[in-house]
Amino acid sequence: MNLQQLEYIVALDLHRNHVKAAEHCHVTQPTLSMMVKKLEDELEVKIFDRTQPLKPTLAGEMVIARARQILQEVKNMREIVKAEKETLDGEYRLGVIPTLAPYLLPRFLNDFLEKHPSISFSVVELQTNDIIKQLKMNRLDIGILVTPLDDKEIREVPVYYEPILVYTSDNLKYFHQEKVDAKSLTQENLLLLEEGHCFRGQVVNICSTKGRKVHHQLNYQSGSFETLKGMVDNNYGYTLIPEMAVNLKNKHVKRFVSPEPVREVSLAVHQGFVKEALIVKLREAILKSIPAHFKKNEKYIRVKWH
Amino acid sequence: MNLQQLEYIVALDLHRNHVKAAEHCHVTQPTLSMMVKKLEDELEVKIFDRTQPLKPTLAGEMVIARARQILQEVKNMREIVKAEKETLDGEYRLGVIPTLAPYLLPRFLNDFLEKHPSISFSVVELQTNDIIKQLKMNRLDIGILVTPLDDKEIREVPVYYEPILVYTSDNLKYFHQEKVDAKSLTQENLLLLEEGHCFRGQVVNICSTKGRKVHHQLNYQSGSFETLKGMVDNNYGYTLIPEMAVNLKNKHVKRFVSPEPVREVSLAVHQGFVKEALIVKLREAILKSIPAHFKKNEKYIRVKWH
DNA sequence: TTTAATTATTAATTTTATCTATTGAACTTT
DNA sequence: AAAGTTCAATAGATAAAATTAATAATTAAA
Repeated sequence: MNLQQLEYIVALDLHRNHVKAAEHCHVTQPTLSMMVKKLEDELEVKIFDRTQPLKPTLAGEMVIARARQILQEVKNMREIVKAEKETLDGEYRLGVIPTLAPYLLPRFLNDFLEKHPSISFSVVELQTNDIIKQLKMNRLDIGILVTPLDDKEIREVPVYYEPILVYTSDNLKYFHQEKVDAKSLTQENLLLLEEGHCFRGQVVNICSTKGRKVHHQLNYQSGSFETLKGMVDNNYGYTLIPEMAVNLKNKHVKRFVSPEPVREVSLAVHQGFVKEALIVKLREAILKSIPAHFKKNEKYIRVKWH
Repeated sequence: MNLQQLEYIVALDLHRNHVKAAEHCHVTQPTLSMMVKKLEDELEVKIFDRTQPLKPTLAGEMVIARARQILQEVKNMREIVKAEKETLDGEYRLGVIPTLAPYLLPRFLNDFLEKHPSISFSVVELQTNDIIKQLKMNRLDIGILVTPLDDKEIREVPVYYEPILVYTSDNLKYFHQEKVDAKSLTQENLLLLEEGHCFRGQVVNICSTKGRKVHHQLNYQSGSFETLKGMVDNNYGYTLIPEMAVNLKNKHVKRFVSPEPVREVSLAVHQGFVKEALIVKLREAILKSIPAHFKKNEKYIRVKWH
């Protein structure tokens, strides 16, 4: 038995004529005739009485009724899958890393929720590894974080590329350069975020003065860019900072020489996440809210963080 | 999508292992893997998360649940058909021709109904053509009559072959013969059932003295063998009569010389009739109730009646 | 790092559905 | 009755598909 045979008998019951039923199913009359007969052979029951006018047998009536129901359920299955992918309605749990949340969320979240009143978000600020864990445990639906993650269970949807800048005190050489060369960076005087932030990993990757261990006069690690900026503003050291976290008119801010290091900001979902439309809409909303030059660009170098 | 793919994902959900699921479905592992993937491609949704341990995705859970239901309904369909064929329970409308009813029914009907308390019959005595009509209109379920009918809508299930005998008055030559030769029969002195009985047709076929029209001194047509026998017993003419309608010890009864003419007694149902078991059981009950020599025999000649 | 277990890939094979063309059977119309 | 018409069945050829065996690539476990 197969689903086509069921379609054939339903069509044949509808049209009571092999030729018309075959047309209905977009096959030729012999195909339909043979498949109907094959089903009858398998069930060992005549479904149709071939004398004119053609009509189902008593047993056939029952078989056809079941066939209708089965086909309906197949249809339902397809529609459920489709709806699950297309519909946006629902409550979603969003995890955002701390180095993105305060700068990115205000840019698009209100607009987005106003535009889609049937959607609601509950947002939590978590570090990357925690977001990944929670996504896998299905305690989060979507993450906004920095990729690549290299985790097969997690699907990454890149959204934008945010340049990483130097934020330097005015008593360092960088302050007097128009653009900074990554190779010239030293670990000396470098202020870092505390352990756990992926951005810290990126900074370390950019400033890797391989092997050469440096003793710092001050080892200060902060949980936020704002603290680090305050340190720098008060005449100590430099730090790296993503573009959205600073005011570009600030004289302490220096761009890197091309190719600029960037962080790839992505949406992350579990592989089983099916609401494709939500991902697409969310991505569009974010893209519309950020500076135009954040889009993918071959002059950028994506910096890994692990 | 096809039913096997649904079976594959249900088995895979059950075993959470491609190899075991494949064994369960009696196919090889690559077959199952590929078919599952094919279904995923068609639905455009990942059904399983292949990281270990293997488990369904959220959307997959829904798809699998539907698949289970669909397969269950397919099973139901098969079982309904089977039950419809196998189950005997029910009320059946039986049509029996008048030349069989009084001799055959008493032989098996009571026993049969006692043996199958869940079956009930309502019996009506009708001539062949009426039984056929009623079967076609679904106003009768089963007929017991003489075949062949040559009607495609009606399915004939031959049961037994009943010899046709001569019943002669003692003033005719036949009375003095041990066995009668059909070729020696004349239409003269022949007593017939009235028009409409199929047995009349058989008698005419046996006694066809082609073309030679005979004027009868008496043209007497009766509705029952009992009346005809009474006529013969009172010294007038002869008639033909089925074996079950006479006492073989009666000296007026003569067998034909071999090959004996017989009437084929059959069950008749509409082609759509599905209760196969009922037909089988009914046939067995009848066969057990009749003389052993009524079974099919190459020494018999089946006499048509139309 | 090996080993074992699990899933994916490939190429060949078999099975199946499907098509075209034709035949056969049952009605209609002439 | 003969010819035409409609309808379903049959046969042979073709294309599509599922399936397999063999093997590779992963992943987990020891």
